[in-house]
Amino acid sequence: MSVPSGSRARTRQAILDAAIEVLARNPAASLGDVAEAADVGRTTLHRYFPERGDLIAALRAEATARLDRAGDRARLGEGPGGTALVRLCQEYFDLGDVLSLLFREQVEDEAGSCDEDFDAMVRRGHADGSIDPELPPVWVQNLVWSQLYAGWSYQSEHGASRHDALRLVLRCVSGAVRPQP
Amino acid sequence: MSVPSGSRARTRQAILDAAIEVLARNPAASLGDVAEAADVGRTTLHRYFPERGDLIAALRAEATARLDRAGDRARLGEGPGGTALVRLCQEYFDLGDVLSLLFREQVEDEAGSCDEDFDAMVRRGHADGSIDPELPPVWVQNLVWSQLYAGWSYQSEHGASRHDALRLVLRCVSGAVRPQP
DNA sequence: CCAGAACGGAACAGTGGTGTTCCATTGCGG
DNA sequence: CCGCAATGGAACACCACTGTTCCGTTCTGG
Repeated sequence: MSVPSGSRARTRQAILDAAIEVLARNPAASLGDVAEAADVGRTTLHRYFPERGDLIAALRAEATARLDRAGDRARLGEGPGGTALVRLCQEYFDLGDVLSLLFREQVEDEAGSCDEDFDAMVRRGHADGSIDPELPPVWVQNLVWSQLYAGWSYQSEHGASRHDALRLVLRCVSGAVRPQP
Repeated sequence: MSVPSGSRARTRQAILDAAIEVLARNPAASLGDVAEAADVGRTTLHRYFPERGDLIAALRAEATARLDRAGDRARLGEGPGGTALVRLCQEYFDLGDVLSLLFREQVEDEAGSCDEDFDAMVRRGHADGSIDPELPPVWVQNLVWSQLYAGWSYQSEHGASRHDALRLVLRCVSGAVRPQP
């Protein structure tokens, strides 16, 4: 069972990866497009994800899993709030397609309810003076997401390098949340 | 000709308004949905816009027209670059659905090629010290759009008042472009 | 009041995506 | 080498949207 599981898990992951890439660029892409991008027959895709909803559910799970791992790496609990926020942006930035996929699919799970750790981080920033107290945590979350999306599109549509895009994102995010004189 | 034109123009506008509202929330909405929102039979819609492409073309024209008017009202040529930028954000903010429609449809016409007046405004800001010289005009444009989208979604998804959303947008945009100490 | 414009509804064929079934082929472990 | 798992391709019915035609109804100006 574990032997075929190796093969099964591999193709399943290939389908998910392809789906992330394809659906990030065009949320209305057909399953045929996804299958083709995954180098897999449409039949095989249906074998793993019987309905379209099953695929996007798995996609959502995969995306939030990556998101959580990125959140862990950012160590939101350490250092000043503003510094932790910048670390989080760095980690999120590398999620690439996953980012815009979640952004376009309007994932309220993460963006709406505002993660607990994120909330605590922003409030800590309010207290230690590294984040403007007038900015609610939810707003900061919105801010981060839209900035990351801007950076992503700056990269993909204006041929900017990853380094430049990331630099601009971090600069503008930190500038936006910094308390005003 | 001008007499029926009164009725025709009115219906046409009603369809366009409804299309903006519906397609802003769901770019994949059917023409039936648009017609229903416009209180118009699907037949009538096809009478004004034979194909879907005709509708979105007219939509694009309508949107850019409103965008241009907003740009004129902002008087991009007056005052410091940073101040003019804030004025532009205020004007754009009130475009509401048009904004997110253009944002989601990836209108490169305006967002990509970077309007000439906008470009001049940013460069003036670079010179007069109100906009960080490290931020390219195209990036500032991306920044503005993503911030406005954030403000729009903050309004519609978190029940924030127009006033609060606008205030946060302006605060964060001006903070993001301000030269860093 | 009357003629023409504007409109709405029904019906139709065409299209593309979807989900399913069946069968042939490939690959890998026992 | 054999058998099972995994896959790919073809064919199929189904469905929603689209674009079109036709006809009856309503509105409006002359």
